[in-house]
Amino acid sequence: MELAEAKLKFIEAWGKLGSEWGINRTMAQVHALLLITPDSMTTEEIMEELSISRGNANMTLRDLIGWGLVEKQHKAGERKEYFYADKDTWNIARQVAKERRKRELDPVIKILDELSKVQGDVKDPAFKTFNQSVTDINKLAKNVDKTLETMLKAEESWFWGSILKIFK
Amino acid sequence: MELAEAKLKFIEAWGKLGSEWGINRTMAQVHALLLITPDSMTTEEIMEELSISRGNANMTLRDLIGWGLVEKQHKAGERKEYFYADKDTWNIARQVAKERRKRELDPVIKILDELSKVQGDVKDPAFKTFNQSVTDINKLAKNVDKTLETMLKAEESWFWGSILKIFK
DNA sequence: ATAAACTTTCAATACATTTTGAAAGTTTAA
DNA sequence: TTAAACTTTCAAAATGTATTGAAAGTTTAT
Repeated sequence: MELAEAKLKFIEAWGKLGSEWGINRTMAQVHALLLITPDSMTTEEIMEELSISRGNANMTLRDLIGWGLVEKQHKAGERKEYFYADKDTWNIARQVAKERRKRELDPVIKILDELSKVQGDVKDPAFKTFNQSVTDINKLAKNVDKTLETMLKAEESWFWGSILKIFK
Repeated sequence: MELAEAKLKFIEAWGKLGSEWGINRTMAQVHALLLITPDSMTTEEIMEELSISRGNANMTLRDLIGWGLVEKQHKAGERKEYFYADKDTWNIARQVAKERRKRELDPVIKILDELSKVQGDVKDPAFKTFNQSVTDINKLAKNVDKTLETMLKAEESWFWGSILKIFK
């Protein structure tokens, strides 16, 4: 396989995976492109390479910056802004975990905490089942939360070393 | 909060979380409804409760069965089909992990394996960066894969016990 | 064989999200 | 200050996804 073809495949695969996990396809693709590009890129280059409009490129890049996955760079004597993606996979994984925890897991845990407190007749099967399910999901969510928190603090080698050691 | 209100909140929250993670909102809502309902439900009841059409209810229920989250039940002397959701949270988490692994992670790992093999000029920064990123992501994906595999085999208490023990 | 009870299908429609591109806004250099 | 270089905005258009509901299909009882 040619490098050019391989790049396209990678961008496509990353875009698809992203969209299956609730991340805008274009955003995942721009990120993929930046990941496999050694130097930082301009908006123009990204537009060109992925055949997307200026507006789309601009918004997507801002989103990626908001996710902490991409940073703006300035080159001396140049007006243009350059965009660069951190290529450390562990940093990327942590950053995504961090943002999704904040944006999605935290709010859900808050609601589950509230719903766990709802009182009712213990003899009522409807109440019993509701309460049991909510309580159980809440516990699971909190375990996931704790695991993520540890992951955020950890070094990659330590984290996977510990996790994989379990599996012996 | 009233039980009725709490139920609605739970269904809404579950639906939202689902859609943020690439799962059809209605599907998550139907699952939520079945989770907090002690007995199995008919298509009619689900349609009624969530104000959705017959076609939608039918397709959604079949999807949920495909995900292994819901099962059909038959009651003696009745023609109607009843639907029931397993309420064991750990089973649910495992089932979802299992399906997403099969549907999304496995295909991506296959592509990454291919892309890892692409040959090129080691002096070429474009190739070097491509290769490095693909290789690193492949390693991460395989670690996740192994972790999921262990999770699928494990008992809940053992799994979380082991994971959470790491964090001392 | 017929009809009632129930389930499934799918083309049409509604809804939601993404993308475009031109206009407005901003910054810089001279 | 002007104009060129560049970035941002956002209403409109395009695209993608979910939902409806009536018709077709299936099963069961008689």
